[in-house]
Amino acid sequence: MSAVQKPVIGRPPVTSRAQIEAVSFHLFATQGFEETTMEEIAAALDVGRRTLFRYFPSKNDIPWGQFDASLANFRQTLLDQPNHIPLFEAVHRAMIAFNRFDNEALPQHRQRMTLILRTPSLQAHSVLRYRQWRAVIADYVADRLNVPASSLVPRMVGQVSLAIALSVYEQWLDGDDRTLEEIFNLTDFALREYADPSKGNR
Amino acid sequence: MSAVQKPVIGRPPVTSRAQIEAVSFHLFATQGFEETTMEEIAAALDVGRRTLFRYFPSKNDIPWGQFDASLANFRQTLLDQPNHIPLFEAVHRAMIAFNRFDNEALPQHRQRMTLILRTPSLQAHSVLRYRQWRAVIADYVADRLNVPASSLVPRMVGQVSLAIALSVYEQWLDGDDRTLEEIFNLTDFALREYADPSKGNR
DNA sequence: TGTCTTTTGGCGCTCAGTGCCATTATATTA
DNA sequence: TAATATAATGGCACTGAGCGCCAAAAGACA
Repeated sequence: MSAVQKPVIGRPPVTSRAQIEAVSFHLFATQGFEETTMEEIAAALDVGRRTLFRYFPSKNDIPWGQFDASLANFRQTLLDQPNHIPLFEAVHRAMIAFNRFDNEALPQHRQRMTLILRTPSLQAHSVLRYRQWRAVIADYVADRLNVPASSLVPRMVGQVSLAIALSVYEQWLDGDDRTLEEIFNLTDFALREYADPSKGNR
Repeated sequence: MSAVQKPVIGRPPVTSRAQIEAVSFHLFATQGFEETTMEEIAAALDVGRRTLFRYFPSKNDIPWGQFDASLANFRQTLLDQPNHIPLFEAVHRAMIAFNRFDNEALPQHRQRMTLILRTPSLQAHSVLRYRQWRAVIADYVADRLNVPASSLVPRMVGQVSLAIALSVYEQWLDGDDRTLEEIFNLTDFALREYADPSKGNR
């Protein structure tokens, strides 16, 4: 597990993803996402606009921060689930673990999710990120069921899990005072009630 | 049920949504969505670029055609479901009805959905359309359960139903030779299996 | 023929995103 | 100390979506 070797030759970077993220968040929070131009962010960082696009492929990617990296954790968390618990339960637990944050990190996380889930342009872009997240689930499910990840059940579980997570976050951002974990529990319970065939005819 | 009264005074339109859609589809099919500029579409129609934006708010909206109008049907289809069948079943039936197409209309529909579901820019934009679709479901569920449409269960059912529909279309476009209805049945069955609490501990 | 109404479409602008490439800042080597 | 290799920088110019503004066009009707 070697750390990424940063090159010792060549001109050193003048900024970093973290710094860009911090400055951008500040601007987004004060004047809004759509109202903040890449030009302004570059100016605030005293960096060329062109340079920003080397750190983030698009403006829409800035709010996502370390999402890509945390997907690896998510994958591992799923693999860590014991095989003897039901699939639904394993996914449920992994989702909760993935969405657990320290109390100090929570306000920041809330702000990030508000930005992503309430800004139309970011909502749209987020689909492309969610795809990776769903793929992690689909891969796990495919593994457990010994079927291709592109088959019906793995994909359906990926889509449905995302649906659950989005429902949870909508509820959370809407002012529900419960913790994310509690809302996850509620939502998964509600899904089971909703889908329970024994509750109705046919 | 009065038809939309088209004004008899003023300059008559030089084109129509339907015509723009037809010409655009042809261009999208031959050279791809991203590779087709609004300029080209305008030229093909012999119309000003500016005019296109009066018929469609964005390039991304062109492939959606009559989606908005068909949402009204979807709402009605849900309301037409008998109240005595379980919620899950009612939503299931309405989704199938909403996605029933004549055999002649199917190839066109497949092409449209391929475009929407496989073009990154359209995938992203589609979220904004799905929101309306989910709202129709959430409203119906809220009505049946007598709770606010913004509460947990209606929203969760909206999200999960969308998840199901997307799974179905992915499977369909992936080459599954079954009909959309058959795949809907399969997918809903798989969801019930997945979520069934009696299948596992806890 | 003139007036009223509505659509059209050209013009000019903003902003995201991209290819190109000379410049800059550092470490290493001679 | 000076030359060199390397990698990041950032300016420039371009494309394409989208939008505000407004004069011109095209019919209906009096």
